[in-house]
Amino acid sequence: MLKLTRKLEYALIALRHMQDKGDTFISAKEIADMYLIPQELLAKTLQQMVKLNYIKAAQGPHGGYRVRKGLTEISMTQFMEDLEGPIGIVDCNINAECIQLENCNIRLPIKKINNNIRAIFNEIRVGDITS
Amino acid sequence: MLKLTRKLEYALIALRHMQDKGDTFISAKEIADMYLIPQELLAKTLQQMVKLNYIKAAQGPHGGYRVRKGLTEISMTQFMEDLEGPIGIVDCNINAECIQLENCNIRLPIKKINNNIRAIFNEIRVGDITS
DNA sequence: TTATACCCGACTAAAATAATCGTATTAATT
DNA sequence: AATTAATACGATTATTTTAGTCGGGTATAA
Repeated sequence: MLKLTRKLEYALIALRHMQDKGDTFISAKEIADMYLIPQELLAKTLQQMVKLNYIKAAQGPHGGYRVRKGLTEISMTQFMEDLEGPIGIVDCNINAECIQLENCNIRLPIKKINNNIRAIFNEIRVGDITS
Repeated sequence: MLKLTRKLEYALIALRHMQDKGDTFISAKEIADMYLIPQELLAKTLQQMVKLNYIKAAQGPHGGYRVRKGLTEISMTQFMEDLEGPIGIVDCNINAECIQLENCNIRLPIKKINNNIRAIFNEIRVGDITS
C-alpha cells in the first residue's frame, strides 16, 4: 500500500549516480553492479528515460548514459507519471470507471487527500533527490 | 503505485454508512448490496475492525455492526496501519532489510518524502472522511 | 427450530510488479 | 575486418501483492 515502484527507485538511484559523475557516460552495468540492481531491468528503465529525453545514451564500448541538463528541475509528479502513469490513491481519481461512483460516500474527502499527496510531489524536484 | 487498498476503501465506505445510521446495527449484507462490494470481503474487513475495537458487532437476526464513539478521532495513519500494516513508500522505511542499504544514494531524501506523506495522514482523522 | 447474521481460517484468482531472455544494432579498439 | 562492449527492444516468465471465495462454525431473535 502506498509504495513507490522499484523502477522509480532504480531510476532515481541511477540518476543520482550519473549526476555525480558529471558528463561522462556511465554504463547500465556499472550502476547495476554498484547498487545490486538487476541489470536488464535497470537497462530498460534507462532506455525509457532516454525516450523521455531525461538522459542521453551512447552506444558501443565506453558508451552508456548521462543526465541531460535541466532534468533536475522536473517535478517528481511529472517524473513519476512519465515513468509509471497517473498518480491516484484510488482508481476513480484516474479513470472514473468505478461501479460505485454514484453511491460512493467517501469520494470527495478521498479526492482531497489525493490532492494533498500530489501537492507533495509537485513541490519536490527530481534534483532534490538526485543532487 | 501509491494506491490505497480496496480493503481500506471498503472500510471507510462502511464506516461512513454506519455513522450515518447512528446507533442501529447495520448488516454487512446491507452495505455490500448498497455499494456493490463483495460481501465476504467486506465482512472480513468488518470483523477485523471489531477486533480493533473500532466497531461493535451484534449477532443473530437484526444483528450487524455499529460504530463505536471515538473512532472518528483516530488518525488515518493509525487506521491504515491497523488495517494494512506500516506505511512506507519504500521497504527500507519499514523493515530495513534491503541489499542496497549501505550503498543507497537516495535514502535520506526518500525518507523525507515518506515523512511528508505520513504527516498528511497524521493530520486527517477518520471522522474527516466518514462524517 | 428456523432463519439471519456474525466468526474465522483456508483457499483460489487476478492483477500488478519485477525480472529474464533473445535478438538486433551501434561503435570503439585492435 | 573482427572483436568486443555497449545500448535497443519486444516477448516472456516469475513473483508478490491484492482481491475475492468457500466451507464450516456460533449466536440469537422470532
